[in-house]
Amino acid sequence: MRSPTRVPGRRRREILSAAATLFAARGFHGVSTEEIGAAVGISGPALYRHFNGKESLLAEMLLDVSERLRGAAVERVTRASDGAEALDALIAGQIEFALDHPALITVHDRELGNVPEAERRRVRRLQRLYVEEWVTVLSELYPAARPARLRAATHAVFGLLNSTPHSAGELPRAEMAELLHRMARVALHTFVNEP
Amino acid sequence: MRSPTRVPGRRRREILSAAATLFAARGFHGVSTEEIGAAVGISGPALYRHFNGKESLLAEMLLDVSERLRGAAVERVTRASDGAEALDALIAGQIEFALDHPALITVHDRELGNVPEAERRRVRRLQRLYVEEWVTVLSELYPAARPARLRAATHAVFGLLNSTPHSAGELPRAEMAELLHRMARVALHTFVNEP
DNA sequence: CCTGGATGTTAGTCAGCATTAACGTATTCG
DNA sequence: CGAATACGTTAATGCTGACTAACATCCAGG
Repeated sequence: MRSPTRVPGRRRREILSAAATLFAARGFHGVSTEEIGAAVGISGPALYRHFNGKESLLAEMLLDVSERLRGAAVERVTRASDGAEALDALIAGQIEFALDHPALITVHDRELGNVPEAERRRVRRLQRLYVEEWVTVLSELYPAARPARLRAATHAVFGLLNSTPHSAGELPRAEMAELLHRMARVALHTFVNEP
Repeated sequence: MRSPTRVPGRRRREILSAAATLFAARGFHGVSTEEIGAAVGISGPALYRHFNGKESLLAEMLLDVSERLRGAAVERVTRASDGAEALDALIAGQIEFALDHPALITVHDRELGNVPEAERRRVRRLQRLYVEEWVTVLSELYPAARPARLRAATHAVFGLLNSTPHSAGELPRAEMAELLHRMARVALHTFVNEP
């Protein structure tokens, strides 16, 4: 019988999760490997049984986030039957992720600069693809809008949706999700009046 | 005659400005005092002629930002003749600051955790007052909305407006300002339909 | 002129921290 | 069994980096 303590990758995930919280709170360089280990009940150097180093840990974390965001986006857009529905699905997906994993969201848009060059490129690529997913959907809805403007609007809406970690606890989750969704939707609809 | 090189506080401001850029790029702990000094043409320890230490430098930086944001907000609101105008003034003020000082905006909402306790409290207080400035104006426009909801919406709009550093260069400044203003305005108007 | 303050410089010093070494223990599997 | 594999542990090690010391320089004002 497979003992519950013998699930492979379990420790890895624990570490990634604990590290995310710590990085979000005090920044990559503000957290020591010792502390990360302590957060999961092991001690500093033991991390090296699971990762090649602190930077690799961060890299894997950001890579995973970018992949999940983008993967979910592609899936949701595919499932949608028209542009408006696709946009709502994108908004809902981003909100869900941000509310479920505030620390990951925080780290994802703060610590890219500390990821080693090779992985940084891959993360950037995934981020770009994620943005393009939004831009494509928006283009369909507002064909007259220039892509640069759509990209800027998309980044702005990310800022809006990712503000969640800053206002944590102000509202119950469902209401927060509803409020953010509504704000994001109307903000993007501003294009009907483009000058 | 007052020589232009003998303006007191000049060096201080140069240092603060250079440090802001560096902190924004690589985080407080990711930048050394040596680098900060080098950025203004002096060397590491010379910083201690101007600041008590790295943390004091950060503290002064954040204190200054919070004070400027809040001061400008109070002034603009006072000048406005009705609620709608006041809200537009607040939005415009935040956009102007974010476009003028992207590095300060970035550091301001990332590095509070690295400010020493005493100053951290003062910064938080100023931030709270700034938010309340927005909430007060919004309450006047939408008296039926609960304050918690208005606060959450305000934080969300800050996220939207402060996204500027992420999408730098996508659009010319004037267009960016106009786009952000419009998005923020309609996002906040979502309250007319509160469920 | 010469003294004090403002502003720098270069050499420590000392702690923190990522990473490596050397060394267990237990579980799995041949 | 016994050896490999997975996971940990505690001691180095070596570097980086904040901060201090000791020592200029420059200039304004008495």
